[in-house]
Amino acid sequence: MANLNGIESDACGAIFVALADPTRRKLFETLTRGPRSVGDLARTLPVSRPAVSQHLRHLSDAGLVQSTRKGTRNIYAARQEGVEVLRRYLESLWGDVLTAFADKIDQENLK
Amino acid sequence: MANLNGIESDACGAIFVALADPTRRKLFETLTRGPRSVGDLARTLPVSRPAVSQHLRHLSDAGLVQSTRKGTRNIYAARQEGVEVLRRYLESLWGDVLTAFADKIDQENLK
DNA sequence: ATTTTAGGTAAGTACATACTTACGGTAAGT
DNA sequence: ACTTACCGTAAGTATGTACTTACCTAAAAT
Repeated sequence: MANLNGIESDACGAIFVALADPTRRKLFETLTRGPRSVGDLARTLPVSRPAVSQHLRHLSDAGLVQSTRKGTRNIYAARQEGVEVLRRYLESLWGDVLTAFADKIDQENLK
Repeated sequence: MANLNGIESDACGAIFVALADPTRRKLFETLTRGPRSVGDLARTLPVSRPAVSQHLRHLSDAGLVQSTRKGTRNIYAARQEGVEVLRRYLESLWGDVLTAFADKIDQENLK
């Protein structure tokens, strides 16, 4: 108990998948420092622009970024909510790890 | 600035990859609630025991779990440090997102 | 109006990976 | 000693995925 897994686990599954790829993680880290256009992002990476578009789509589906058209350019920005979802999930795990660790200590002391 | 990325990013890359797989995430969530043997873990999942062994190896390589032999059984347990590494990484990102958001607000106000 | 600029999508390919069964190896039970 | 329980590894396979080039649309510039 003291854990509501299964609810957010699926929600942040897409987030873990998104951040598992090094290129996408680099993209997201760049976007956390401020909004950028697709072309700007592509120039900072050793992959083609279409590849960046595909990665950004994954990040967008995971709820980590959002985009707004500005003329011919598409400006992407990091969403705060995405990181918070992951943080909440980690905190629930962290609590469980601590209680499990306490139980382990107790178990050791009984021996 | 106010960010030391690139150092922990690679370190938690393996963690993201490990938790990106739903089976491994389920395994880790189970282990956060207490230590289990490989066989016990396998019985709670719709995959074979060797598959569980391979997943546990990935989790172990990522620093998320550790194992200790107990007779013929291998007991796996979640490591606290693994979750903390990820939490620190997220906090650094979270800080950047907030400052970036503040900059965006300022930028909007100037228009 | 035509030409750039910016970017998403389609199709194809090479590689990664999650699974299976088969096997080997160690410790406990009889 | 021999069987049984428990588990890791090897080999093979099938699907997933990250990349490329080619193509198409939409808005700005000339």
